Amino acid sequence: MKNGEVAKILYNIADILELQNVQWKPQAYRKAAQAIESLSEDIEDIWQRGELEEIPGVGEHIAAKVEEFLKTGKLPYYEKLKKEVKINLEELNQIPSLGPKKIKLLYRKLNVKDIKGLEEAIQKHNVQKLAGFGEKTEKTLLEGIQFVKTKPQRFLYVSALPIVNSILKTFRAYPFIHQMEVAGSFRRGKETVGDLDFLAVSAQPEKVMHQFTTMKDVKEVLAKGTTKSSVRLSNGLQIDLRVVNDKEFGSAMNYFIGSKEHNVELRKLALSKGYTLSEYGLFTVKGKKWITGKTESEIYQKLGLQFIEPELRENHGEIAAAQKKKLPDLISSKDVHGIFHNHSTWSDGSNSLLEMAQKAEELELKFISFNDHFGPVGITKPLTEKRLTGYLHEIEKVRKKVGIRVFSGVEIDILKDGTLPLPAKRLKELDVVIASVHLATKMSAVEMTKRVCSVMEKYPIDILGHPTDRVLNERPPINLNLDVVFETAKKHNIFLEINGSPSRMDLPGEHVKNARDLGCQFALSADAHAIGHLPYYSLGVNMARRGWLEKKDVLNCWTLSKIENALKK
DNA sequence: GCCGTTTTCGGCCCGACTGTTTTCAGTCG
Repeated sequence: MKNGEVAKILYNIADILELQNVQWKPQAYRKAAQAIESLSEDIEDIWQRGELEEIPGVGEHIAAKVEEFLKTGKLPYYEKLKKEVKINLEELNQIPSLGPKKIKLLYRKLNVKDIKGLEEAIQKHNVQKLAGFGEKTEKTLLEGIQFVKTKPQRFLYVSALPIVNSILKTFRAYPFIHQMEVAGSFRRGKETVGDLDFLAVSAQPEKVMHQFTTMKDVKEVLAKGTTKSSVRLSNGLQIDLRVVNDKEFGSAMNYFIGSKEHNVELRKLALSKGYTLSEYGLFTVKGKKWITGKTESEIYQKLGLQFIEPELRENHGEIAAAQKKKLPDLISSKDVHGIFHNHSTWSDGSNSLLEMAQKAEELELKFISFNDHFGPVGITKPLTEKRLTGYLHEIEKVRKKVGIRVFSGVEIDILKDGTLPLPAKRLKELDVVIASVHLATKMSAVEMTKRVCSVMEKYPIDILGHPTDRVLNERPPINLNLDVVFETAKKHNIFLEINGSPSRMDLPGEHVKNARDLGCQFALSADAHAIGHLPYYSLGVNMARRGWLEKKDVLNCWTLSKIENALKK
């Protein structure tokens, strides 16, 4: 799977061309890179079929370059460009406030090629002598270097959540604020956020800006204007706030929620209909007459579109679907009747089976499924064939003590050789079998795909657990040909897990959508190891929504009898 | 370099903030 590699090269080409003041090409390369990055299919397969130019944004010339790279593993055009610039662009581009124009000037005048060179030039105070630069720019760049060196990783959705709630609560209580909302990638339900974006309606913007930039956890004020400010909290999280008037709130929300790619498409669509769209509203191109902007719904309606939920706004076909009134009726947390994949003290959980089941009942769920570890996973006390009887006996006792359905099951290791450590016959005694990869994760895509698919073909399993095995900010996904895995899962009626554990969030939304397009079905889980983890299934709902899922696609939303039927081996 | 209910040529989203400027370029989202 070379999609990522190809996309990265195209992005780098775009950056170099931008540095060379080439017009328009950079955005063409970027658009193609973006499209290739979000493909569900292996680009090599598309190339084999001769369909590279079918990818939106990929035309004759980029297709030829992609083909050359796939065929030979090299791209002389890219090598030539790299030689021309002699600059470590990837490194310098990370520094905030440093773009192509400044990088070019720094190279021309001071021979700065990388962060080290920039640091030296700053220490000699040569940077502030350049035209267009000054003392402050030099200081900002030095701080930027420090920031890159100690760069915090992306923030998990759950760690941003309490900050969002606290800010909303505080600001909504101020009498001079009429409305306050969170936008950005957080609003789109992404698994991680780079920063947080807020939007407020107020007749006294200066007061809002003052309160915002002096919040108690602010470590640094990055920008402060009359209507827009940015701060960084002591934990490194950047927060932006913009104040708008009531009439602009919808258009401003739309702009701030993004994604940028969605906004660009929406603005193009507006232009094609004789309107221009900005954060201030929808206007006619001729005469700049205000049409609407108070609510997002009005804007979408005026553009001839169904309302598009924030989670769908990734420019992955939602605008075309909204034009045809074919958007999905997305699931929500209240549609979820129960949770799969929960651990207890029988393996590495910290609460008993009974405590977990009682908590689920308290959360007004209708079922819980226990799936303690079975197999050589790296924990001290996994289930074994010997202990399985006692475990099932204990589950039977719990069933008599709670008023919800309790499913028995295991999370069993997919072994290196594509088998499971328990024969199919014994698996059939369990209600829910989840098979997951935990060990021997460094394999080629071919081997790993074979390993996972072989288990799906040979054993009576119900759910494929955390399919990519990624851990956010810690571990990349395993090598896997996902399309093949999805096809196999579909063929054998195996549900794909959407694991809501905050640092897993696996499958991610974009893959969920690809699998859904292939006809797969899904099971939401919390991967709870304690009673406090049970609510994590709602994070899985975010991913399900980002993957365009409806109730019919998600096992947890079905009636109990339908679920039991689907789990029969 | 890509693309087409204006177009096979001539467009390509839009505006705020900062720092350096005496009116604007660069960067960012």
